[in-house]
Amino acid sequence: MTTDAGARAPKYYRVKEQLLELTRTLGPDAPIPAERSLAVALRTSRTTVRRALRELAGEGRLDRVHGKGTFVARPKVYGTLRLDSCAEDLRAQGVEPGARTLDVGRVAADEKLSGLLGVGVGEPVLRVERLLLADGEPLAVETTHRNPGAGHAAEGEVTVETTLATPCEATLLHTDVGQPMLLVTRHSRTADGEPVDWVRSVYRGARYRFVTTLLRATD
Amino acid sequence: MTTDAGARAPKYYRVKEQLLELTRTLGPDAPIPAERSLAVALRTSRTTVRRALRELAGEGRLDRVHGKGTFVARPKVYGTLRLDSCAEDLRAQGVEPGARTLDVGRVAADEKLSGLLGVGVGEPVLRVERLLLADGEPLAVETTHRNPGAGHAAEGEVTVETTLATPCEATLLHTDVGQPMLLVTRHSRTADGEPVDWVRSVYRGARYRFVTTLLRATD
DNA sequence: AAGTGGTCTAGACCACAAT
DNA sequence: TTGTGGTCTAGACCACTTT
Repeated sequence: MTTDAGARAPKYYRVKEQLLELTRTLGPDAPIPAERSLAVALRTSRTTVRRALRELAGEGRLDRVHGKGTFVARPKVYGTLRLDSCAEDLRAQGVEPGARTLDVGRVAADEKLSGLLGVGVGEPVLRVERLLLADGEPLAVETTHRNPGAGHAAEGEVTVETTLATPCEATLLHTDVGQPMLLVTRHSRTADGEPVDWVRSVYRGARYRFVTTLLRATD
Repeated sequence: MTTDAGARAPKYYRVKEQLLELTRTLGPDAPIPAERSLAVALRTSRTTVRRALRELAGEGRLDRVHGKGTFVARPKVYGTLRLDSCAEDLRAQGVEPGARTLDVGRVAADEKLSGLLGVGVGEPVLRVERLLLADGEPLAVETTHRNPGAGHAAEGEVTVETTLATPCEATLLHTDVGQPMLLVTRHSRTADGEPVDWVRSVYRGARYRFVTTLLRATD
């Protein structure tokens, strides 16, 4: 199912496969020809070339830099799903983790936060917004809302789904609007079941994958 | 970070927000106006409308049906990350699970499968390809390669990342080429560490989210 | 100034579904 | 046949980077 066997592929998809083959012959960070050159060379329109390039960037095979060019991307990094940070995971891959705090403050809980954190509507909630980095490159935007009176987190429910980059996220993450992202939300509680925090993280899908180990529940 | 505050939004993105607002006023399965009508009404080109519609479909807000029209989508379903099936999860959401076997057979292990399953190159490996359904709608394509001599799986390493639908996957899953998908791979072992199977599943990102519960490892 | 990627347009033509 | 979404084109113009 990884190939297009059995389905008629649109022209842009064949272009995409040709370009993917090109990236395999080149190393990471190698530049590939300009869009207008590719359109001529592949006897197609720039629009068609661009659709192929955009998808390859969305899959983490190419990096596109406005004004500079398009380059072969480095492989994805991964992180283990857990409650604490994933910094050690990155180091184990030879990638230097980092973080930049974008905003810290208190906000009044709206109805949604009130329900998630177990505080009254209008009560103050701690809000922290951070940019997570891998080798200095933006990896994710993480927004935490924390109940200021809660204890330490002992367990958490995590959801993972796809989303598309908003203009704001695209700017922060150095990617394009509409590129696929991994949206991870985590709702943590103390051992007593008291809500601690609610974290919403948007990871660049082209750069990140999650890993977790499962045990069979029933045997 | 869910809004476009702070970043200049392209025109198609404002169109997208207007259409999203429209879906909120309508119920699931309600039809929305045709692309050409929207282009006139919103004083833009059909291309711009289509980019907005495509992203909304990728986010699971709209369903587009070739020749029929565009409709408000139903909410995503979710599944728990675990080694056995997710059928009970779906039933708990009032969704009827199903599966259709696409292909069953034996293939000779290539180098990759040999390494993953611990069998010699050229040795036979069981291959099963299935289409997972939710309320009769395609939800995922699942390909399993199994070591025929292995015992029961006791643990598994799971990775979750984004990918884009290939023409073949798009056909099977009733979606469009290039739409964002959740790629889940699972490598299972017995309690003794013997490889059992390797499963590659492509879930429609617009229809599915994963849920898992974590415990803090160190306290 | 020149070259790159990013957005947007207006239109042609195709494929599919309903009438 | 008509209306829908799907693909593709050729070109204009903008934004960013480098020279």
